[in-house]
Amino acid sequence: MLSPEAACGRALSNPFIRKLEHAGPLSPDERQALSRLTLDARTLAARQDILPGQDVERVYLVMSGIACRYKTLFDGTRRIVSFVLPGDLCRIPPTSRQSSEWRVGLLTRCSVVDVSRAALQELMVRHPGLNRALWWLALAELNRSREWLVNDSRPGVQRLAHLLCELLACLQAVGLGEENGCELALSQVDLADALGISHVHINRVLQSLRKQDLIVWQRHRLVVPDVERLHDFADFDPAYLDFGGLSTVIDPLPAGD
Amino acid sequence: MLSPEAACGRALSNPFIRKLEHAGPLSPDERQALSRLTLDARTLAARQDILPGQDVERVYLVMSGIACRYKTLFDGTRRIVSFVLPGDLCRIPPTSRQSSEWRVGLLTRCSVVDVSRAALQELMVRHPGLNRALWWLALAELNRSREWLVNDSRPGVQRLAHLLCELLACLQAVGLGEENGCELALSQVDLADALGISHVHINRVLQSLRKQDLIVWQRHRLVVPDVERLHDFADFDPAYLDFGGLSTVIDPLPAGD
DNA sequence: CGCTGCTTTGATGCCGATCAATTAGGGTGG
DNA sequence: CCACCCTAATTGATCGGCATCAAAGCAGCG
Repeated sequence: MLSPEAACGRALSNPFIRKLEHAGPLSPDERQALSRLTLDARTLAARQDILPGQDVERVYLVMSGIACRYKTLFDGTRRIVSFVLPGDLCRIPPTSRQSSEWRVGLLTRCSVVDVSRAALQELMVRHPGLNRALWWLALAELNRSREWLVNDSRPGVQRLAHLLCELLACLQAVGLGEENGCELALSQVDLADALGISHVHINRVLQSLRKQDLIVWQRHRLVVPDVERLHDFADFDPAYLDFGGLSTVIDPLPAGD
Repeated sequence: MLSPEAACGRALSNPFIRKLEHAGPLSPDERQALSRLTLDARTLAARQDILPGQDVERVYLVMSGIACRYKTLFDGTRRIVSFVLPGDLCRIPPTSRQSSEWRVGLLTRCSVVDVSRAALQELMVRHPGLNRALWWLALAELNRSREWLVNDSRPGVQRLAHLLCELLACLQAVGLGEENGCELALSQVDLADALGISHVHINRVLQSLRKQDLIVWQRHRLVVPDVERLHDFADFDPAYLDFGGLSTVIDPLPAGD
Protein backbone atom coordinates (compact mmCIF):
# COMPACT_ATOMS: atom_id res chain seq x y z
CA MET A 1 0.00 0.00 0.00
CA LEU A 2 2.89 2.29 0.73
CA SER A 3 4.65 1.23 -2.38
CA PRO A 4 2.56 1.24 -5.54
CA GLU A 5 5.72 0.21 -7.34
CA ALA A 6 5.67 -3.15 -5.72
CA ALA A 7 2.06 -3.79 -6.57
CA CYS A 8 2.19 -3.79 -10.30
CA GLY A 9 5.29 -5.53 -11.64
CA ARG A 10 4.43 -3.52 -14.65
CA ALA A 11 6.76 -4.37 -17.51
CA LEU A 12 6.17 -8.10 -17.19
CA SER A 13 9.24 -8.27 -15.08
CA ASN A 14 9.59 -8.61 -11.36
CA PRO A 15 12.29 -10.23 -9.26
CA PHE A 16 10.49 -13.54 -9.33
CA ILE A 17 10.35 -13.64 -13.09
CA ARG A 18 13.92 -12.46 -13.39
CA LYS A 19 14.97 -15.26 -11.13
CA LEU A 20 13.06 -17.91 -13.04
CA GLU A 21 14.71 -16.80 -16.25
CA HIS A 22 17.89 -18.26 -14.86
CA ALA A 23 16.31 -21.66 -15.17
CA GLY A 24 15.99 -21.18 -18.89
CA PRO A 25 14.14 -18.92 -21.29
CA LEU A 26 10.47 -18.23 -20.67
CA SER A 27 7.99 -17.60 -23.42
CA PRO A 28 6.23 -14.21 -23.45
CA ASP A 29 3.13 -16.18 -22.66
CA GLU A 30 4.65 -17.64 -19.55
CA ARG A 31 6.07 -14.33 -18.42
CA GLN A 32 2.68 -12.78 -18.75
CA ALA A 33 0.99 -15.55 -16.83
CA LEU A 34 3.50 -15.14 -14.04
CA SER A 35 3.07 -11.42 -13.83
CA ARG A 36 -0.66 -11.85 -13.35
CA LEU A 37 -0.13 -14.15 -10.43
CA THR A 38 0.50 -11.63 -7.69
CA LEU A 39 -2.16 -10.64 -5.18
CA ASP A 40 -2.48 -8.15 -2.36
CA ALA A 41 0.77 -6.24 -2.49
CA ARG A 42 1.71 -4.73 0.86
CA THR A 43 4.65 -3.59 2.91
CA LEU A 44 5.68 -5.13 6.21
CA ALA A 45 7.89 -3.62 8.87
CA ALA A 46 11.23 -5.12 9.83
CA ARG A 47 11.96 -7.10 12.94
CA GLN A 48 8.84 -9.20 13.11
CA ASP A 49 7.81 -12.64 12.00
CA ILE A 50 5.51 -13.34 9.13
CA LEU A 51 2.67 -15.12 10.78
CA PRO A 52 0.86 -17.90 9.03
CA GLY A 53 -2.01 -16.27 7.20
CA GLN A 54 -5.44 -17.68 7.63
CA ASP A 55 -5.26 -18.73 4.02
CA VAL A 56 -3.07 -21.79 3.62
CA GLU A 57 -3.76 -21.68 -0.06
CA ARG A 58 -1.37 -18.82 -0.52
CA VAL A 59 2.35 -18.46 -0.40
CA TYR A 60 4.32 -15.29 -0.03
CA LEU A 61 6.53 -13.76 -2.64
CA VAL A 62 9.03 -11.18 -1.49
CA MET A 63 9.42 -8.29 -3.92
CA SER A 64 11.89 -6.17 -1.96
CA GLY A 65 13.72 -6.39 1.33
CA ILE A 66 15.23 -9.39 3.04
CA ALA A 67 13.65 -12.01 5.24
CA CYS A 68 14.95 -15.27 6.63
CA ARG A 69 13.89 -18.75 7.56
CA TYR A 70 15.02 -19.68 11.02
CA LYS A 71 14.53 -21.90 13.97
CA THR A 72 15.08 -21.16 17.63
CA LEU A 73 17.02 -23.76 19.57
CA PHE A 74 15.90 -24.42 23.08
CA ASP A 75 18.87 -22.53 24.48
CA GLY A 76 17.39 -19.47 22.84
CA THR A 77 19.80 -19.28 19.93
CA ARG A 78 18.37 -18.31 16.58
CA ARG A 79 19.72 -20.22 13.62
CA ILE A 80 19.01 -18.81 10.19
CA VAL A 81 19.02 -21.48 7.50
CA SER A 82 18.35 -19.31 4.49
CA PHE A 83 17.73 -15.77 3.43
CA VAL A 84 14.60 -14.89 1.54
CA LEU A 85 15.60 -12.35 -1.08
CA PRO A 86 13.50 -10.45 -3.58
CA GLY A 87 12.03 -12.92 -6.01
CA ASP A 88 11.93 -15.74 -3.48
CA LEU A 89 8.79 -17.65 -2.73
CA CYS A 90 8.12 -18.85 0.72
CA ARG A 91 5.51 -20.78 2.51
CA ILE A 92 4.80 -19.79 6.06
CA PRO A 93 4.92 -22.94 8.11
CA PRO A 94 1.93 -23.47 10.37
CA THR A 95 2.80 -22.27 13.83
CA SER A 96 0.88 -25.12 15.37
CA ARG A 97 3.39 -27.71 16.40
CA GLN A 98 5.62 -27.85 19.43
CA SER A 99 8.29 -25.40 20.49
CA SER A 100 10.92 -25.93 17.88
CA GLU A 101 9.32 -24.83 14.69
CA TRP A 102 10.29 -23.07 11.50
CA ARG A 103 9.63 -19.40 11.34
CA VAL A 104 10.06 -16.67 8.78
CA GLY A 105 11.35 -13.37 10.08
CA LEU A 106 11.67 -10.03 8.37
CA LEU A 107 15.17 -8.65 8.66
CA THR A 108 14.38 -5.42 6.85
CA ARG A 109 11.22 -3.73 5.75
CA CYS A 110 9.82 -5.89 2.98
CA SER A 111 7.20 -5.56 0.32
CA VAL A 112 5.47 -8.83 -0.33
CA VAL A 113 2.65 -10.15 -2.43
CA ASP A 114 0.61 -13.30 -2.17
CA VAL A 115 0.54 -16.05 -4.74
CA SER A 116 -2.23 -18.57 -4.95
CA ARG A 117 -0.87 -22.06 -4.74
CA ALA A 118 -3.67 -23.36 -6.88
CA ALA A 119 -2.96 -20.83 -9.59
CA LEU A 120 0.71 -21.63 -9.49
CA GLN A 121 0.08 -25.32 -9.82
CA GLU A 122 -2.33 -24.76 -12.62
CA LEU A 123 0.36 -22.82 -14.43
CA MET A 124 2.72 -25.71 -14.00
CA VAL A 125 0.47 -28.11 -15.86
CA ARG A 126 -0.35 -25.65 -18.60
CA HIS A 127 3.23 -24.47 -19.14
CA PRO A 128 5.92 -27.15 -19.21
CA GLY A 129 8.51 -24.39 -19.21
CA LEU A 130 7.25 -23.13 -15.89
CA ASN A 131 7.11 -26.61 -14.53
CA ARG A 132 10.76 -27.00 -15.38
CA ALA A 133 11.55 -23.60 -13.93
CA LEU A 134 9.91 -24.35 -10.62
CA TRP A 135 11.66 -27.66 -10.31
CA TRP A 136 14.87 -25.86 -11.00
CA LEU A 137 13.99 -23.41 -8.26
CA ALA A 138 13.44 -26.08 -5.67
CA LEU A 139 16.59 -27.96 -6.59
CA ALA A 140 18.66 -24.80 -6.62
CA GLU A 141 17.37 -24.12 -3.14
CA LEU A 142 18.39 -27.59 -2.07
CA ASN A 143 21.78 -27.08 -3.58
CA ARG A 144 22.26 -23.82 -1.78
CA SER A 145 21.24 -25.35 1.49
CA ARG A 146 23.89 -28.01 1.08
CA GLU A 147 26.40 -25.39 0.19
CA TRP A 148 25.65 -23.74 3.51
CA LEU A 149 26.33 -27.01 5.25
CA VAL A 150 29.72 -27.21 3.64
CA ASN A 151 30.32 -23.61 4.57
CA ASP A 152 29.72 -24.47 8.20
CA SER A 153 32.92 -26.46 8.10
CA ARG A 154 35.05 -23.53 7.10
CA PRO A 155 36.81 -21.24 9.56
CA GLY A 156 34.98 -18.05 10.43
CA VAL A 157 36.66 -15.61 8.09
CA GLN A 158 36.12 -17.64 4.99
CA ARG A 159 32.69 -18.58 6.13
CA LEU A 160 31.64 -14.97 6.24
CA ALA A 161 33.35 -14.23 2.96
CA HIS A 162 31.51 -17.09 1.33
CA LEU A 163 28.17 -15.88 2.57
CA LEU A 164 28.81 -12.39 1.29
CA CYS A 165 29.75 -13.80 -2.09
CA GLU A 166 26.49 -15.65 -2.23
CA LEU A 167 24.39 -12.70 -1.18
CA LEU A 168 26.02 -10.49 -3.76
CA ALA A 169 25.57 -13.06 -6.50
CA CYS A 170 21.93 -13.72 -5.62
CA LEU A 171 21.06 -10.06 -5.55
CA GLN A 172 22.79 -9.51 -8.86
CA ALA A 173 20.81 -12.41 -10.30
CA VAL A 174 17.56 -10.55 -9.78
CA GLY A 175 18.89 -7.25 -11.00
CA LEU A 176 19.71 -5.71 -7.63
CA GLY A 177 23.32 -4.87 -7.05
CA GLU A 178 26.00 -3.89 -9.49
CA GLU A 179 29.17 -5.49 -10.71
CA ASN A 180 31.04 -5.12 -7.46
CA GLY A 181 28.60 -4.13 -4.77
CA CYS A 182 25.03 -4.06 -3.59
CA GLU A 183 22.76 -2.68 -0.98
CA LEU A 184 22.76 -4.94 2.02
CA ALA A 185 20.68 -3.81 4.95
CA LEU A 186 21.45 -6.70 7.25
CA SER A 187 22.85 -6.31 10.74
CA GLN A 188 25.94 -8.10 11.97
CA VAL A 189 23.74 -10.14 14.25
CA ASP A 190 21.78 -11.40 11.26
CA LEU A 191 24.94 -12.58 9.58
CA ALA A 192 26.10 -14.17 12.80
CA ASP A 193 22.91 -16.17 13.16
CA ALA A 194 23.13 -17.28 9.56
CA LEU A 195 26.65 -18.55 10.08
CA GLY A 196 26.22 -20.03 13.52
CA ILE A 197 28.82 -17.67 14.94
CA SER A 198 28.52 -15.28 17.86
CA HIS A 199 27.90 -11.67 17.02
CA VAL A 200 31.04 -10.65 18.85
CA HIS A 201 33.13 -12.88 16.71
CA ILE A 202 31.43 -11.81 13.49
CA ASN A 203 32.52 -8.31 14.23
CA ARG A 204 36.15 -9.32 14.52
CA VAL A 205 36.01 -11.47 11.44
CA LEU A 206 34.45 -8.61 9.56
CA GLN A 207 37.30 -6.38 10.55
CA SER A 208 39.71 -8.95 9.27
CA LEU A 209 38.03 -8.91 5.85
CA ARG A 210 38.11 -5.15 5.85
CA LYS A 211 41.73 -5.02 6.83
CA GLN A 212 42.58 -7.23 3.88
CA ASP A 213 40.65 -4.89 1.60
CA LEU A 214 38.41 -7.74 0.60
CA ILE A 215 35.25 -5.81 1.38
CA VAL A 216 33.95 -2.42 2.34
CA TRP A 217 30.71 -2.33 4.24
CA GLN A 218 29.20 0.89 5.40
CA ARG A 219 25.74 2.31 5.89
CA HIS A 220 24.00 -0.73 4.44
CA ARG A 221 26.13 -0.85 1.37
CA LEU A 222 28.50 -3.67 0.55
CA VAL A 223 31.35 -3.03 -1.85
CA VAL A 224 33.69 -5.72 -3.09
CA PRO A 225 36.71 -4.07 -4.72
CA ASP A 226 37.92 -7.27 -6.34
CA VAL A 227 35.23 -9.88 -6.68
CA GLU A 228 37.60 -12.42 -8.12
CA ARG A 229 39.87 -12.14 -5.14
CA LEU A 230 37.04 -12.54 -2.67
CA HIS A 231 35.83 -15.61 -4.52
CA ASP A 232 39.26 -17.16 -4.31
CA PHE A 233 39.56 -16.31 -0.67
CA ALA A 234 36.17 -17.84 0.12
CA ASP A 235 36.54 -20.82 -2.18
CA PHE A 236 33.31 -19.64 -3.77
CA ASP A 237 32.14 -21.07 -7.06
CA PRO A 238 29.32 -18.95 -8.47
CA ALA A 239 28.19 -21.81 -10.66
CA TYR A 240 26.38 -23.57 -7.89
CA LEU A 241 23.70 -20.95 -7.77
CA ASP A 242 22.59 -22.00 -11.20
CA PHE A 243 22.36 -25.52 -9.91
CA GLY A 244 25.76 -26.28 -11.31
CA GLY A 245 24.95 -24.62 -14.60
CA LEU A 246 23.09 -27.76 -15.52
CA SER A 247 19.90 -25.96 -16.21
CA THR A 248 20.86 -25.30 -19.77
CA VAL A 249 22.13 -28.77 -20.37
CA ILE A 250 19.53 -31.09 -19.00
CA ASP A 251 16.18 -30.84 -17.36
CA PRO A 252 16.22 -30.81 -13.63
CA LEU A 253 15.98 -34.14 -12.01
CA PRO A 254 12.73 -34.70 -10.22
CA ALA A 255 14.17 -35.81 -6.92
CA GLY A 256 16.77 -36.34 -4.34
CA ASP A 257 19.64 -34.38 -5.73
CA MET B 1 24.80 -59.48 -9.69
CA LEU B 2 25.96 -60.88 -6.43
CA SER B 3 22.60 -60.27 -4.90
CA PRO B 4 19.65 -61.47 -6.93
CA GLU B 5 17.47 -60.21 -4.10
CA ALA B 6 18.22 -56.65 -4.93
CA ALA B 7 17.51 -57.07 -8.59
CA CYS B 8 13.88 -57.90 -8.56
CA GLY B 9 11.94 -55.88 -6.00
CA ARG B 10 9.48 -58.63 -6.44
CA ALA B 11 6.27 -57.92 -4.55
CA LEU B 12 5.76 -54.47 -6.03
CA SER B 13 7.59 -53.10 -3.08
CA ASN B 14 11.10 -51.82 -2.81
CA PRO B 15 12.59 -49.20 -0.52
CA PHE B 16 11.88 -46.48 -3.06
CA ILE B 17 8.21 -47.30 -3.22
CA ARG B 18 7.98 -47.67 0.52
CA LYS B 19 9.47 -44.26 0.91
CA LEU B 20 7.13 -42.64 -1.56
CA GLU B 21 4.17 -44.07 0.26
CA HIS B 22 4.98 -41.65 3.04
CA ALA B 23 4.00 -38.86 0.70
CA GLY B 24 0.52 -40.26 0.50
CA PRO B 25 -1.18 -43.38 -0.79
CA LEU B 26 -0.20 -44.70 -4.18
CA SER B 27 -2.58 -46.50 -6.48
CA PRO B 28 -1.73 -50.10 -7.40
CA ASP B 29 -1.24 -48.75 -10.88
CA GLU B 30 1.36 -46.29 -9.72
CA ARG B 31 3.13 -48.84 -7.58
CA GLN B 32 3.37 -51.15 -10.51
CA ALA B 33 4.70 -48.45 -12.79
CA LEU B 34 7.36 -47.62 -10.24
CA SER B 35 8.44 -51.19 -9.79
CA ARG B 36 9.00 -51.50 -13.52
CA LEU B 37 11.32 -48.54 -13.54
CA THR B 38 14.51 -50.14 -12.32
CA LEU B 39 17.33 -51.10 -14.65
CA ASP B 40 20.65 -52.89 -14.39
CA ALA B 41 20.77 -53.95 -10.78
CA ARG B 42 24.30 -54.40 -9.49
CA THR B 43 26.39 -54.34 -6.36
CA LEU B 44 29.18 -51.88 -5.68
CA ALA B 45 31.99 -52.21 -3.16
CA ALA B 46 32.37 -49.81 -0.26
CA ARG B 47 34.89 -47.05 0.01
CA GLN B 48 34.78 -45.72 -3.50
CA ASP B 49 32.98 -42.96 -5.31
CA ILE B 50 30.17 -43.47 -7.72
CA LEU B 51 31.54 -42.07 -10.89
CA PRO B 52 29.33 -40.25 -13.31
CA GLY B 53 28.09 -42.84 -15.72
CA GLN B 54 28.38 -42.19 -19.40
CA ASP B 55 24.63 -41.97 -19.47
CA VAL B 56 23.41 -38.66 -18.03
CA GLU B 57 19.90 -39.79 -18.71
CA ARG B 58 19.96 -42.06 -15.74
CA VAL B 59 19.93 -41.56 -12.03
CA TYR B 60 20.89 -44.03 -9.39
CA LEU B 61 18.57 -45.59 -6.90
CA VAL B 62 20.12 -47.20 -3.87
CA MET B 63 18.39 -50.41 -2.84
CA SER B 64 20.62 -51.39 0.06
CA GLY B 65 23.65 -50.03 1.81
CA ILE B 66 24.55 -46.45 2.61
CA ALA B 67 26.20 -43.82 0.47
CA CYS B 68 26.73 -40.12 0.99
CA ARG B 69 26.92 -36.85 -0.85
CA TYR B 70 30.01 -34.91 0.07
CA LYS B 71 32.40 -32.24 -0.91
CA THR B 72 36.09 -31.96 -0.16
CA LEU B 73 37.27 -28.59 1.14
CA PHE B 74 40.62 -27.43 -0.08
CA ASP B 75 42.22 -28.22 3.26
CA GLY B 76 41.40 -31.82 2.50
CA THR B 77 38.48 -32.15 4.87
CA ARG B 78 35.50 -34.16 3.69
CA ARG B 79 32.11 -32.73 4.55
CA ILE B 80 29.15 -35.03 4.15
CA VAL B 81 25.93 -33.13 3.52
CA SER B 82 23.53 -36.04 3.35
CA PHE B 83 23.34 -39.76 3.56
CA VAL B 84 21.89 -41.73 0.70
CA LEU B 85 19.87 -44.54 2.23
CA PRO B 86 17.99 -47.40 0.62
CA GLY B 87 15.16 -45.93 -1.39
CA ASP B 88 16.97 -42.70 -2.13
CA LEU B 89 17.47 -41.44 -5.62
CA CYS B 90 20.60 -39.64 -6.52
CA ARG B 91 22.06 -37.98 -9.49
CA ILE B 92 25.77 -38.24 -9.92
CA PRO B 93 27.06 -34.77 -10.52
CA PRO B 94 29.32 -34.43 -13.55
CA THR B 95 32.90 -34.55 -12.43
CA SER B 96 33.89 -31.96 -14.98
CA ARG B 97 34.12 -28.68 -13.11
CA GLN B 98 36.92 -27.38 -10.94
CA SER B 99 38.34 -28.86 -7.79
CA SER B 100 35.54 -28.36 -5.35
CA GLU B 101 32.76 -30.48 -6.65
CA TRP B 102 29.99 -32.64 -5.30
CA ARG B 103 30.70 -36.31 -5.11
CA VAL B 104 28.81 -39.39 -4.07
CA GLY B 105 30.73 -41.91 -2.05
CA LEU B 106 29.82 -45.40 -0.98
CA LEU B 107 30.19 -45.86 2.75
CA THR B 108 29.22 -49.51 2.72
CA ARG B 109 28.73 -52.08 0.03
CA CYS B 110 25.61 -51.00 -1.87
CA SER B 111 23.28 -52.50 -4.33
CA VAL B 112 22.00 -49.96 -6.78
CA VAL B 113 19.82 -49.81 -9.85
CA ASP B 114 19.48 -47.23 -12.56
CA VAL B 115 16.37 -45.25 -13.29
CA SER B 116 15.76 -43.52 -16.56
CA ARG B 117 15.08 -39.87 -16.03
CA ALA B 118 12.87 -39.76 -19.08
CA ALA B 119 10.78 -42.64 -17.80
CA LEU B 120 10.47 -41.02 -14.42
CA GLN B 121 9.35 -37.77 -15.90
CA GLU B 122 6.91 -39.48 -18.11
CA LEU B 123 5.43 -41.13 -15.07
CA MET B 124 5.03 -37.78 -13.44
CA VAL B 125 2.82 -36.45 -16.18
CA ARG B 126 0.77 -39.61 -16.42
CA HIS B 127 0.28 -40.04 -12.68
CA PRO B 128 -0.55 -36.94 -10.68
CA GLY B 129 -0.07 -38.96 -7.52
CA LEU B 130 3.52 -39.65 -8.45
CA ASN B 131 4.05 -36.07 -9.38
CA ARG B 132 2.93 -35.08 -5.93
CA ALA B 133 5.06 -37.78 -4.37
CA LEU B 134 8.21 -36.69 -6.13
CA TRP B 135 7.65 -33.08 -5.19
CA TRP B 136 7.20 -34.24 -1.67
CA LEU B 137 10.48 -36.11 -1.93
CA ALA B 138 12.41 -33.08 -3.06
CA LEU B 139 10.91 -30.81 -0.44
CA ALA B 140 11.46 -33.35 2.29
CA GLU B 141 15.08 -33.47 1.24
CA LEU B 142 15.29 -29.71 1.43
CA ASN B 143 13.71 -29.79 4.82
CA ARG B 144 16.17 -32.35 6.05
CA SER B 145 19.07 -30.36 4.74
CA ARG B 146 17.93 -27.35 6.69
CA GLU B 147 17.49 -29.47 9.75
CA TRP B 148 21.14 -30.46 9.42
CA LEU B 149 22.02 -26.82 9.28
CA VAL B 150 20.24 -26.21 12.53
CA ASN B 151 21.89 -29.26 13.98
CA ASP B 152 25.28 -27.75 13.24
CA SER B 153 24.52 -25.16 15.89
CA ARG B 154 24.08 -27.71 18.63
CA PRO B 155 26.87 -28.89 20.89
CA GLY B 156 28.55 -32.12 19.86
CA VAL B 157 26.72 -34.60 22.04
CA GLN B 158 23.29 -33.52 21.02
CA ARG B 159 24.40 -33.13 17.47
CA LEU B 160 25.37 -36.75 17.29
CA ALA B 161 22.25 -37.84 19.11
CA HIS B 162 20.13 -35.93 16.64
CA LEU B 163 21.83 -37.53 13.68
CA LEU B 164 21.33 -40.98 15.10
CA CYS B 165 17.67 -40.22 15.67
CA GLU B 166 17.31 -39.23 12.07
CA LEU B 167 19.13 -42.25 10.72
CA LEU B 168 17.02 -44.58 12.80
CA ALA B 169 13.81 -42.89 11.73
CA CYS B 170 14.74 -42.87 8.05
CA LEU B 171 15.69 -46.50 8.06
CA GLN B 172 12.50 -47.41 9.84
CA ALA B 173 10.56 -45.47 7.23
CA VAL B 174 11.69 -47.83 4.51
CA GLY B 175 11.17 -50.92 6.55
CA LEU B 176 14.73 -51.43 7.73
CA GLY B 177 15.28 -51.29 11.43
CA GLU B 178 12.97 -52.16 14.25
CA GLU B 179 11.22 -50.24 16.95
CA ASN B 180 14.34 -49.40 18.87
CA GLY B 181 17.32 -50.26 16.76
CA CYS B 182 18.70 -50.86 13.32
CA GLU B 183 21.69 -52.06 11.45
CA LEU B 184 24.09 -49.22 10.94
CA ALA B 185 27.33 -50.08 9.21
CA LEU B 186 28.88 -46.62 9.31
CA SER B 187 32.27 -45.89 10.78
CA GLN B 188 32.87 -43.20 13.38
CA VAL B 189 34.74 -41.21 10.78
CA ASP B 190 31.69 -41.17 8.57
CA LEU B 191 29.59 -39.75 11.37
CA ALA B 192 32.29 -37.22 12.15
CA ASP B 193 32.39 -35.96 8.59
CA ALA B 194 28.62 -35.69 8.50
CA LEU B 195 28.61 -33.59 11.64
CA GLY B 196 31.64 -31.50 10.90
CA ILE B 197 33.41 -32.81 13.98
CA SER B 198 36.80 -34.45 14.28
CA HIS B 199 36.86 -38.21 14.48
CA VAL B 200 38.65 -38.04 17.80
CA HIS B 201 35.93 -35.96 19.31
CA ILE B 202 33.17 -38.11 17.87
CA ASN B 203 34.60 -41.00 19.76
CA ARG B 204 34.40 -39.15 23.05
CA VAL B 205 30.95 -37.87 22.38
CA LEU B 206 29.88 -41.38 21.51
CA GLN B 207 31.15 -42.62 24.80
CA SER B 208 29.18 -39.95 26.53
CA LEU B 209 25.98 -41.16 24.90
CA ARG B 210 26.82 -44.72 25.85
CA LYS B 211 27.58 -43.77 29.42
CA GLN B 212 24.16 -42.19 29.71
CA ASP B 213 22.60 -45.37 28.36
CA LEU B 214 21.12 -43.41 25.50
CA ILE B 215 22.51 -45.75 22.90
CA VAL B 216 24.30 -49.03 22.43
CA TRP B 217 26.36 -49.39 19.31
CA GLN B 218 28.33 -52.50 18.60
CA ARG B 219 29.36 -54.47 15.56
CA HIS B 220 27.35 -52.37 13.14
CA ARG B 221 24.20 -52.48 15.17
CA LEU B 222 22.60 -49.47 16.83
CA VAL B 223 20.23 -50.00 19.72
CA VAL B 224 18.28 -47.24 21.37
CA PRO B 225 16.89 -48.50 24.66
CA ASP B 226 14.52 -45.59 25.11
CA VAL B 227 13.77 -43.78 21.86
CA GLU B 228 11.64 -41.19 23.56
CA ARG B 229 14.46 -40.25 25.87
CA LEU B 230 16.95 -39.92 23.04
CA HIS B 231 14.52 -37.72 21.14
CA ASP B 232 14.17 -35.44 24.12
CA PHE B 233 17.87 -35.31 24.63
CA ALA B 234 18.51 -34.45 20.99
CA ASP B 235 15.58 -32.08 20.64
CA PHE B 236 14.49 -34.30 17.78
CA ASP B 237 11.04 -33.97 16.29
CA PRO B 238 10.32 -36.94 14.02
CA ALA B 239 7.61 -34.99 12.24
CA TYR B 240 10.03 -33.07 10.09
CA LEU B 241 10.91 -36.14 8.08
CA ASP B 242 7.38 -36.20 6.77
CA PHE B 243 7.85 -32.63 5.73
CA GLY B 244 6.09 -31.45 8.83
CA GLY B 245 3.34 -33.96 8.42
CA LEU B 246 1.82 -31.63 5.90
CA SER B 247 1.76 -34.21 3.19
CA THR B 248 -1.63 -35.44 4.21
CA VAL B 249 -3.06 -31.98 4.64
CA ILE B 250 -2.04 -30.06 1.58
CA ASP B 251 -0.17 -30.71 -1.58
CA PRO B 252 3.45 -29.84 -1.50
CA LEU B 253 4.27 -26.35 -2.53
CA PRO B 254 6.12 -26.12 -5.79
CA ALA B 255 9.00 -24.00 -4.61
CA GLY B 256 11.26 -22.36 -2.14
CA ASP B 257 10.07 -23.81 1.07
C1' DC C 1 18.10 14.94 23.11
C1' DG C 2 17.37 10.90 25.45
C1' DC C 3 16.15 6.27 24.07
C1' DT C 4 17.12 2.05 21.81
C1' DG C 5 19.52 -0.95 19.04
C1' DC C 6 23.89 -1.76 16.62
C1' DT C 7 28.82 -1.91 16.62
C1' DT C 8 33.11 -2.29 18.81
C1' DT C 9 36.64 -3.64 22.26
C1' DG C 10 38.69 -6.21 26.19
C1' DA C 11 39.25 -10.34 29.14
C1' DT C 12 38.45 -15.02 30.39
C1' DG C 13 37.32 -19.77 29.61
C1' DC C 14 35.72 -23.90 27.28
C1' DC C 15 34.69 -26.96 23.43
C1' DG C 16 36.57 -29.27 20.23
C1' DA C 17 40.79 -29.51 16.83
C1' DT C 18 45.14 -31.37 16.43
C1' DC C 19 49.19 -34.15 17.38
C1' DA C 20 50.86 -38.51 18.92
C1' DA C 21 50.60 -43.10 20.11
C1' DT C 22 48.39 -47.46 21.76
C1' DT C 23 44.84 -51.04 21.38
C1' DA C 24 41.40 -53.77 19.15
C1' DG C 25 39.24 -56.26 14.90
C1' DG C 26 38.98 -58.44 10.53
C1' DG C 27 41.02 -60.40 6.82
C1' DT C 28 44.94 -62.72 4.48
C1' DG C 29 48.58 -65.73 3.40
C1' DG C 30 51.97 -68.90 5.00
C1' DC D 1 46.39 -72.00 13.46
C1' DC D 2 49.19 -68.27 13.81
C1' DA D 3 52.04 -64.27 12.19
C1' DC D 4 51.00 -60.28 9.83
C1' DC D 5 48.69 -56.15 8.09
C1' DC D 6 45.60 -52.65 7.59
C1' DT D 7 41.86 -50.09 9.22
C1' DA D 8 38.88 -48.53 12.98
C1' DA D 9 38.53 -47.33 17.75
C1' DT D 10 40.45 -45.44 21.79
C1' DT D 11 43.18 -42.55 25.02
C1' DG D 12 46.22 -38.75 26.49
C1' DA D 13 48.12 -34.07 26.06
C1' DT D 14 48.33 -29.64 24.09
C1' DC D 15 46.53 -25.76 21.65
C1' DG D 16 43.51 -22.41 19.45
C1' DG D 17 39.19 -20.56 17.67
C1' DC D 18 35.34 -18.95 19.17
C1' DA D 19 31.76 -18.37 22.97
C1' DT D 20 30.70 -15.78 26.72
C1' DC D 21 30.64 -12.02 29.97
C1' DA D 22 30.99 -7.14 30.57
C1' DA D 23 30.98 -2.54 29.18
C1' DA D 24 31.84 1.33 26.36
C1' DG D 25 31.24 4.12 21.95
C1' DC D 26 27.82 5.34 18.20
C1' DA D 27 24.00 6.22 15.22
C1' DG D 28 19.30 6.64 13.93
C1' DC D 29 14.85 8.23 15.47
C1' DG D 30 10.64 9.90 17.67
